[in-house]
Amino acid sequence: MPVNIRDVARAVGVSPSTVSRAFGAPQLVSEETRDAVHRAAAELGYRPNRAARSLVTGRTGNLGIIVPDLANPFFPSVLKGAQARAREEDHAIFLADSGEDPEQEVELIRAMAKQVDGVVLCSPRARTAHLQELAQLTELVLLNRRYVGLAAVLMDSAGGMRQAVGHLAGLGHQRLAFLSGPRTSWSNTQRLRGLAVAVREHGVDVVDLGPLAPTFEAGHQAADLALAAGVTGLIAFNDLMALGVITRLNDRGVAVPGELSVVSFDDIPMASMCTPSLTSVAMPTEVAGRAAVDLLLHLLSPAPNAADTRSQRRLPTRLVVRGSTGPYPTAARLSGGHRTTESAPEGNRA
Amino acid sequence: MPVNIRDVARAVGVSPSTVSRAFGAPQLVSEETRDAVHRAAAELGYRPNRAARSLVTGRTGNLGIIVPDLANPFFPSVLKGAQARAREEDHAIFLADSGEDPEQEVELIRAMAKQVDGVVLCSPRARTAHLQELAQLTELVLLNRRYVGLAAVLMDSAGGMRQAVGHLAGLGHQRLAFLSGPRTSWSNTQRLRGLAVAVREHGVDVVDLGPLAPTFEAGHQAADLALAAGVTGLIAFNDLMALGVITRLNDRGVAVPGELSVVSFDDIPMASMCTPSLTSVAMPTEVAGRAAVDLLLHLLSPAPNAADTRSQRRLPTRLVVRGSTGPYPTAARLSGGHRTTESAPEGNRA
DNA sequence: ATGAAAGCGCTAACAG
DNA sequence: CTGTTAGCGCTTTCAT
Repeated sequence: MPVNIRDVARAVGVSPSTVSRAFGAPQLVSEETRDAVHRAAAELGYRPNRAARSLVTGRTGNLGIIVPDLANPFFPSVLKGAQARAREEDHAIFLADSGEDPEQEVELIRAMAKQVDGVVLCSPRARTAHLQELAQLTELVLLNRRYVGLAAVLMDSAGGMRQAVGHLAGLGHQRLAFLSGPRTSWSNTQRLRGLAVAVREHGVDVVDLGPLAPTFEAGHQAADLALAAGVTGLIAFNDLMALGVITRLNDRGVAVPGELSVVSFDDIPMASMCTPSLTSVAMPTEVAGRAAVDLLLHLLSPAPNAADTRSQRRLPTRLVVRGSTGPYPTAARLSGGHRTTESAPEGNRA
Repeated sequence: MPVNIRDVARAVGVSPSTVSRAFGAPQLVSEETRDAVHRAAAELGYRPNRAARSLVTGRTGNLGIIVPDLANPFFPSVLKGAQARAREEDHAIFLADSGEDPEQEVELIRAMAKQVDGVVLCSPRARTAHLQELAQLTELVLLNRRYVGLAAVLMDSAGGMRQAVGHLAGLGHQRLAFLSGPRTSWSNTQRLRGLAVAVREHGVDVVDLGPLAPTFEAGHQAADLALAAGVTGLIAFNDLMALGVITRLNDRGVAVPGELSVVSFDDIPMASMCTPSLTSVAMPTEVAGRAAVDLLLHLLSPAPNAADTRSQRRLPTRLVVRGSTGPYPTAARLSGGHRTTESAPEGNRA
């Protein structure tokens, strides 16, 4: 049942080389033999064995992608883009979940290095020394982290942060809280960087309530801190945290938006479904996935036009404002921590 | 830099065969040479080339997994489980997204067949004839679909449906709506089957408002249909639809639960974050992923204890009831379609 | 316990 | 344009 190149060669009455060429370099074969080969191959259900091919060509046609946690909706989205782009170029994807463990990241890449042409490493938690080592093993593209000399696809968190602060400031908020994420996260650092700039630009006050885990639960707890801090605007590290915050605020009867305006990062689809009025800084996750694979493929190819092969790509983010943005900041009276006049989700009709 | 088996052999002063055995069949090598080999291998950073190995052994150590759509939160969760189990057994995962396209499912499996030992096909959309053909190409395990003669991991949707109906009936609801999913979905068929049984068991009325796409938008639209149908309880094909329904109902000022009770399927984490009171039938997605890989590995192994190798595994579902289940059915007054006395998320004070 | 030889399926010179 | 030869890195008889 397993049909190989010789079976096809025999069927057509040519040598294996010819069959090989008919697939890999059609222009080197006369049209009629080529057709005959293809026909016979289709007949027999023959497909070149890529593992065998890789043995001699040194190229596998596979790409690896490593994510810290598939349960974080951010990554499946990146994955979707990466996978799509890879398929367009007829490459397969090796997937691994590092479970947020830096050691695993290293081990996983070591393990798959021989089976892939390159790896996209998403939001790496590994230490820089390791990153460098890994880059020796295989072509490497970082997603969501920058490191000198390594190719990377970045999203403009800092810019997004400035938009977020600008938006809140424009609404009249003077006192904001930021719920920062994991300290080891590069993108968190970027958000903080943007925050520092924005604070100067807009002359607002900001208190950092983090670092916190990028989870619903952490947001839930942080809501109380924010209330106690007496802020009127809040920016969360990601949607999950924002959802936690909003849920908690609802429970405490605090109107959102109204008494407190919340802006988050990522803008994963489910988040806006849950909270249709959620304003957030959209991260182009799927595009980033595509871009990362694209970059990887560029690095692997002979690179004809070497000029445009910049090995770093920075993607823009954009603020998505949904629903009503709430009345205006009503500061002070908050810290009591009880509900006020509910500003119901929508107006009424009929 | 690429170090192969001969480099190690040379370094230790033995033949390649010995090195090979030191890794693949340690008991055939004297303890001292084995250690020497391992030490040298570690030193040089040698790792057996699995592609080369597969060429001669016929086993790749890779598994494939195909999902219809990574953007559907159901699948990353399955993936997470599958990936984890595969790694435990030192296998790598090939991932592909078929984009809900049956043709792609077939093509993707054909393409990866040679590079994997087996494939987990999630919620296949392909026609049965194709499934059979695919099973010839590689060891195949179906997830969320049953087909004679093929190994499968199933989740008890029918049982879940009976629990859901039982729950609503217990609350006093007599008239229910089901928002059914894609007609080609096996699990939707199962839900319908369970529904038929439950209707008899509990003597309730049910109207099927589907088939609908398993999306937020479809649920959003279906909410109006449900209201028009004058039901007091509603069961959605999945969480996404339920969220759509609830959002729409909120917009129309219909209290949930209260005027309308909603139960959904899947119970993906984000859904309950969004709507903390959501009651739903939890699908053991991650467990299913593990189980599928497990089954695959069983089928591939020499199978010492052939007795327990049942090639079909059916996983239980369970109803997760959250928050208050609402007062009691208040039927009739609904169909007007405007808001009623708002039962705001919470009471008020101050 | 170890080595020599053959070959997995394929491609890449090198002839012709 | 096509066939012949060699060998990618590894495992596996078959000897020893």
